[in-house]
Amino acid sequence: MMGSRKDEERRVFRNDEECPIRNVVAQIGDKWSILILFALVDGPDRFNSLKSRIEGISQRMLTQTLRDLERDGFVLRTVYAQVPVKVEYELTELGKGLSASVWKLVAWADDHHADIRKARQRYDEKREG
Amino acid sequence: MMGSRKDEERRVFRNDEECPIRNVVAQIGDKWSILILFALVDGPDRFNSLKSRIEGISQRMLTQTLRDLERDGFVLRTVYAQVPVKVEYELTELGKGLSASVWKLVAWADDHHADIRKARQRYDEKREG
DNA sequence: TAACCTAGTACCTATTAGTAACCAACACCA
DNA sequence: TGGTGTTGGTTACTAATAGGTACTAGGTTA
Repeated sequence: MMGSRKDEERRVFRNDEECPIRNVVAQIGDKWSILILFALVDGPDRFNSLKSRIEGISQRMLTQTLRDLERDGFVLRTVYAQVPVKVEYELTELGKGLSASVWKLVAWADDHHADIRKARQRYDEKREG
Repeated sequence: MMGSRKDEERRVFRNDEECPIRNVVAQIGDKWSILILFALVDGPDRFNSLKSRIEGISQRMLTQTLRDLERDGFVLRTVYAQVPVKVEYELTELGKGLSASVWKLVAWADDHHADIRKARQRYDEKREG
């Protein structure tokens, strides 16, 4: 006989570049990308302002993550030839779309934060006891 | 005078455990969590079946990520006292909610995959040329 | 007893992120 | 005219952590 119906319903997640899930995780699954995107939802902002608004981020990681977001087309970088030089970052249309989409996820997570904490507590207590 | 209105509109993202954004990134921003969640959307599944459906995952990471998902209350682990022992993993209601929420993000990313690739190409060409 | 399930772990390496120093252009100040 | 500050970085080194390889361990089947 062939495999049961249940087996056939199960998807296989291939290990290639076309997998949309692996792509989205690779692009924004790092520690800082989403925070930067959300900071820019409030409007264009400069490097050092972002640095102070996103607590704990180092200069190195801010530079690097902004570059990656720019490369993927989520963020636009504009240099103003003033003294001292001003560099402004803002969301592109693509970046706005991504932010809106991620926002729903964060909103869900925020709504269910208490449940997650409760689950953790239960799990940890079971392991200790 | 006080800071301009624009400054006041800008959120600050604090570096604490209460930040919902940092929480969601920490919980499912790793390489495998989302893939496992989506695999379980198709219904309960066993360890080795998951292992073969999620291409490229190692035994170690599957064990570890399932543990974390169980701890957070997204996945329920059930041991069947058979021989050989069977262990089934399935989504909890919380896990189903999270999966649905993440799914919208992945769908968006899939829709805009081409735009992102184009942006990357432009960026890389500009840097080379 | 070999071969093959099951789930899980010990160990080590590869990647990622953080720290801190430095670059560069110019202003301001004494 | 040289020190200090402000802008937005880069580079080199180090710490943390994520992830892969190879193994353990119990049991079935041939």
